[in-house]
Amino acid sequence: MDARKQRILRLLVEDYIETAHPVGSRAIARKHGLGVSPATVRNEMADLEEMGMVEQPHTSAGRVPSSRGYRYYVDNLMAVGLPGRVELESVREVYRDRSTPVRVLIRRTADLLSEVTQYTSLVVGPGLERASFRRLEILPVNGNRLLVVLLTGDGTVQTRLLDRPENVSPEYLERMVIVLNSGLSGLDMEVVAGRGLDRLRQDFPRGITVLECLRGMIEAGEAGDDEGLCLGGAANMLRQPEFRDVDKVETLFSILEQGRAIRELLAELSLDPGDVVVTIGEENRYPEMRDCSLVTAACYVGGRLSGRIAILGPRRMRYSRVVGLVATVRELLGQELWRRRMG
Amino acid sequence: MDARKQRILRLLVEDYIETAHPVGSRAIARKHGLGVSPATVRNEMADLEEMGMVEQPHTSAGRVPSSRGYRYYVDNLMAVGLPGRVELESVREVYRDRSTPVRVLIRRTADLLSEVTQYTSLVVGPGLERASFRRLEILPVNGNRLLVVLLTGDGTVQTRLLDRPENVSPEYLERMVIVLNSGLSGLDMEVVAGRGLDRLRQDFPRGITVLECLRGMIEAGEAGDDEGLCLGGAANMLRQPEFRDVDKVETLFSILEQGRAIRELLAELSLDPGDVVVTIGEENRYPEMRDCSLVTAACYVGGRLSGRIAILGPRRMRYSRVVGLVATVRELLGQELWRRRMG
DNA sequence: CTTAGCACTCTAGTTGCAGGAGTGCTAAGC
DNA sequence: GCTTAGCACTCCTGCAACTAGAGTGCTAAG
Repeated sequence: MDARKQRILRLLVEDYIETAHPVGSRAIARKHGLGVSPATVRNEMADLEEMGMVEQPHTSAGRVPSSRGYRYYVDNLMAVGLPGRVELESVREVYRDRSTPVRVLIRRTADLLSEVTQYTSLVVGPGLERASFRRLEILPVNGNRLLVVLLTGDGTVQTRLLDRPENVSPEYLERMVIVLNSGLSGLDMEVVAGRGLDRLRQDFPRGITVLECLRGMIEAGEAGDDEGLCLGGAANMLRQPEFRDVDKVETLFSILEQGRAIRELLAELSLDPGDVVVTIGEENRYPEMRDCSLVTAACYVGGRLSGRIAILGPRRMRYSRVVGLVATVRELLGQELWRRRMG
Repeated sequence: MDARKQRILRLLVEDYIETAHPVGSRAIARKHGLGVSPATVRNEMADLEEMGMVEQPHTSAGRVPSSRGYRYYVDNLMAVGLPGRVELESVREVYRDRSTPVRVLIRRTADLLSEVTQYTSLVVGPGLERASFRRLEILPVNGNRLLVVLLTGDGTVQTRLLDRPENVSPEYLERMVIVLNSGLSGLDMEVVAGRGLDRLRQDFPRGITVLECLRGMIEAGEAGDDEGLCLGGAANMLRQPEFRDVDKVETLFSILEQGRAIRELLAELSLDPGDVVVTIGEENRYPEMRDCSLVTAACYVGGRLSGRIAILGPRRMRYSRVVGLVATVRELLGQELWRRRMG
């Protein structure tokens, strides 16, 4: 692919992103001062079509980028656009208040992202699955019940109420908790739920209800149960011309509603700390997202994956801006989560 | 309104709910064995139109119920349809596992309602605003931080992490918590946040950070911050023929995305423990819901409002089934919440 | 290799027309 | 006085034909 083809492809993609109309040879030749005639551009576009970079909705329409064309654009032609001053300010604004709970932070991040991009945002906060175990506490409640409090290494808290088994004394549980905390502190949750609890179960057979409760909390945290997954600006999707079709929207929204599916989708992307991963059209895991692109980044805090942010938009997405924004917000959110952990 | 008009209105509403097509005089006269000719029905329908009960999309279309017609139908003509055995079974299934946290219970209720009705569901769990104060606990975390745990009368738990002010000793806090718990236990949260804390602040001036944190938790719980509001089956809306129009959907979804707005909407409805409230079309608070109806019920547990459930659908809603289902689920959810509270 | 010219193709929008559904009105019947 | 058959009228829907416009591919000349 020579330089002129690249330039034409880039202009074509950017024009189409802007206007949502198929781009004709004349538009490219004229508007951008390319210095060649439409006929030349036509020849080049025919080549690009043969390469699978662009397609024609029908003869006598202009060209539209194909998924492959977007891919090439994102990988080779695009300049990442960092957020402007105004945007940056409204991002900072969200993270100003340093006492908001993590859950709210995640919610605000989602709202922010969808507001700034006018696309749909997906944000997942620190879950239990990747966290380390810090401490367990048991509080008696209401006489015959227990409140089990689980503290993680990254500063989140999970609680669960439990009916106390009649035959276990508070002292017994207290001893168990001491042993548990000294033995498991710092381990990964997965390890705790597995080997860690197995050992304890033998030493404290009567504490099994509590231990099972702990395991249940860890597993529920992994499974997600929609907790900590925030979705913002789904209605923005409806403003995109490619989603004027209700049936398209319906299939897309059906999948968006399944928290589980979205979690899994995000889980397999962007494992690298520095990356911002772009998934275009058919590259996405679910066929329902055939017409969408996803820009994902993982948020690492102290070496541990503790959040993910993503933007979902039409394939005709402003990749440049979105990638820049996602990278920026990932940093800022990471800093905030770090603060929450360290105090 | 004589008996025959009532009958015709009822048939018309139910036919329209079924088919979504304007109902003509012939269809009514013939299909339901009314024993009169289409011409007679026409005369009656003209009267109903004059009364504002039905409208014509255009001359030579059949009639469609107006909001007023639906209102009359719901108030006077409709027989509440209790859920069938199959439905009842799938409702019970959701509440089978008695150890699921309240939050998950709410989520499942929302999913259930939207699944069974094929409309959109809105469910709010027990918030802090109407709860009573039970106990506060403070756990040291990580050396220099505190975990504040707030337990409510209805068995929910809220936690917040707090930087510990340097100059306050653990003993000081411990004393404060003891006084706090003995003095405030059982009071309404509102009272705690107001008078309750005011008094303590004087006795424990150095504990102000913790006290403010507690107030913050109560107020955040009131404001909601989207917590505990679950929305299910929004995509179902798109399957309704009246929402084939993307613009309509967009305005509706924009308001659905605003958790605050939805909370307020629900908050002003169904204050009576036994009621199921139906709000039709323009009766709704937000003009964005002009084309929708809402069926709401409040869930009272031990005399305290501790949840709300609602179904949002098109004005052309199966009121009979939905009202029956909402009433049933309200009861079952109430029982479950009661269990959570009592243990 | 580039470009002007031209015939060709396809869409979007408009108009006209026929078919169908349902009404309102009138006049006759019970 | 209520009911009903008959009929003219209205309005939507779908189909077909047509036009204007946009953009292409091809060819031949520069």
